[in-house]
Amino acid sequence: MSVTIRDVARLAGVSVATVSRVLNASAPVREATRLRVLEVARQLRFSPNSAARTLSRQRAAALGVILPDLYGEFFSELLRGIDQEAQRAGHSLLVSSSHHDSRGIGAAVRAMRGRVDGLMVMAPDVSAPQLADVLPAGIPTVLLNGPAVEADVYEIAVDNFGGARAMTRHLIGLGHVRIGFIAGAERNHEACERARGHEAALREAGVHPDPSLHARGEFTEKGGWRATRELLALPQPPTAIFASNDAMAVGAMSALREAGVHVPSEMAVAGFDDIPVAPFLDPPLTSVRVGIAALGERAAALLLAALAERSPPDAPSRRDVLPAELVIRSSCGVQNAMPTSEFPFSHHTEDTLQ
Amino acid sequence: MSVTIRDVARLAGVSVATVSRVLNASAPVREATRLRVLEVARQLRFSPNSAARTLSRQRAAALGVILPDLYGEFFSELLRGIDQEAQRAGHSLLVSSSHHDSRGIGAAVRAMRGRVDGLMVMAPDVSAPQLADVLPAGIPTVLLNGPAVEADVYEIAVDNFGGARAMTRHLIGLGHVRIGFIAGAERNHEACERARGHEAALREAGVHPDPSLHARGEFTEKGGWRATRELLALPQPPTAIFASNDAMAVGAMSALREAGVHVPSEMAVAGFDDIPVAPFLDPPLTSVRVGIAALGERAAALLLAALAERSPPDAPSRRDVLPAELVIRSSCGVQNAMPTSEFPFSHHTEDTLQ
DNA sequence: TTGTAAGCGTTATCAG
DNA sequence: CTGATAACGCTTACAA
Repeated sequence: MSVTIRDVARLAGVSVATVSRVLNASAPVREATRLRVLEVARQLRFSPNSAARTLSRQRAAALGVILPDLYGEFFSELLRGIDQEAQRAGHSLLVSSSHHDSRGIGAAVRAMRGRVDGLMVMAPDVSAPQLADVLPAGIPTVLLNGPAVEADVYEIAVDNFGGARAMTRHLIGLGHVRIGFIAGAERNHEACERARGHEAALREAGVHPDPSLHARGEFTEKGGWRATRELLALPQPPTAIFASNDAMAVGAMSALREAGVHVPSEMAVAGFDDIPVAPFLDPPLTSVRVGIAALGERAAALLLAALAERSPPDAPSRRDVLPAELVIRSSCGVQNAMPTSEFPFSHHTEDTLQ
Repeated sequence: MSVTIRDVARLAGVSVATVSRVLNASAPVREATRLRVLEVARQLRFSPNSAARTLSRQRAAALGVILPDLYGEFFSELLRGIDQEAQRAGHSLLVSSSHHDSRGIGAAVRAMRGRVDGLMVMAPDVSAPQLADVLPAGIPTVLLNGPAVEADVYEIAVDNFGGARAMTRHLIGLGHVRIGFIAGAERNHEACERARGHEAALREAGVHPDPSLHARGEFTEKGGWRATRELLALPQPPTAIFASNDAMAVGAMSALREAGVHVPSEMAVAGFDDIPVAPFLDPPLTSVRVGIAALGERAAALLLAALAERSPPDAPSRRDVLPAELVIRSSCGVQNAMPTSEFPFSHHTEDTLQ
């Protein structure tokens, strides 16, 4: 097999304990010995076996991430934020995606048992009780954008309700009354929250929700495209479309273009998430910014803090809601279409690229 | 601590060996005993500690992925493919990104030592000798889209040269002579290959490459935007822009729109990668498809195969090049702009979503 | 069919 | 300052 600490010890003429002390700076070692050990370790290209270290230390220095999917910019951004924070703390990342049901999540959780110190789980399609059932007991867990769970976990979520309500208010303020809404998957918690927010805004404005304006798009471009065709086929089509995520908005704009419906003059379009490509679409997409990468960073930071305390969360369950802010671009007709000589997009500046 | 195999053994009144045999079905156990053990394990919600199992079995059932970045759809797609294949084989995924130099890669590699059975490394910014220096010796490794390395590793790459050449040929065939080329980062291997392909096509067509038409965009939207502004400011601007990845093409189209230059009638635009959002841009982006997710799947499959053989790769170094095919949409003026009633995009159909 | 015990590679405790 | 040695939790001969 590979080179172990014993090999280093033997060649350096010391015990494994001393090698360990040198490598971890965990206790004083005579300088001459130290240098000799270091030199041998370097020559042998020794690096400690993490599994053994994990077992011995009883901590893995790794975080687990369980996601429903990995398609599209949303998850990529989320993961980017998580990775950034984890790396800062010297933690590795174990990633597992494509888990839509509680069985799959349970399997992923078990596979991670012993290799991670904490868990971040995103499971918008799973109900709270089901989720609580498969979540592990002993290990700190952060739930992302999920339903409120009766368990000893942290929760971080975006203000889906508030964001959607703000967007619909915005559209109403622009004079739209017949607003087509493209919802996400039926059992998806985030999808439900966004739909609730939309309806709340309608009601507050005294607009009676028209069920025929409520389409469903599964959060994919394709779904948004299909839903938009349905809305266009209506006897009385809407004057605006609020797609409850950007991927569906992209699909919607694509369908509108094919149908020869101009955006925004003939149809306003809005999205949700503000994915990095949103400002580059034509027209630039009005959306709700949720700070995806920041959400990931925040979740990781919270988990790491919980880990550092070496104790369960203070409160039995703590829920943290990040604000969602409107980003007005020109896809709804409110435009400042002046060409700029500065790069006009705040999203991915060079410093965030690090 | 958590519940261990000893707890199960004690409560079931058997030895740990028997519990292990039951849980792994690794040897026959009397049915009654088996059921008892299973029942106890279920009640205790026991799941084996992976670190211990890894140490004992000398295999982790996990794959490591080291990436330069996680920004944009490219990596997301790649990871999706890798994850899919790894999951199929019951392997976990350890992911680490933001590694642009060999030092960072070395650190990531060391952190993974002992927790993964194989490694997939993408390091387009790092030179071959540097890379060879930090790559681990004992463990099967697949190099993605990197320079050819003198080491015992597999390599998978996309035909960057051929794809770029094909695209430039296409543009020349459309009558363009002054083609602006937006390159990636200077030391990036993929960027260089694409630039080489572009220049080869020019030369083959008898067009002398004009250095002023060669801009640089760092593979980001922002970079593409900037580079396009430079090209537009030229005394004699190009009639077509070939951005060597889609993100830069997106930035380019954005800059053109602001400058009031219509695509494709006044300027043809082409990209490279064919990211999922490409067909949804306005106009839909002509690009070079590299099958990103397939690339990931292929890499993972190759690694898993090498692992299964429990022996080093057959050949000392095997290099595998995936084809890159032209995807003609309307951003270069060749359009079939007929509205379809079928969803016109092949990229993310429901079955790939699983 | 079952139990005992020797690893797996580290870390950490306890003597020297 | 250094060396034995006992964990850590699991698998796997080897015996019984």
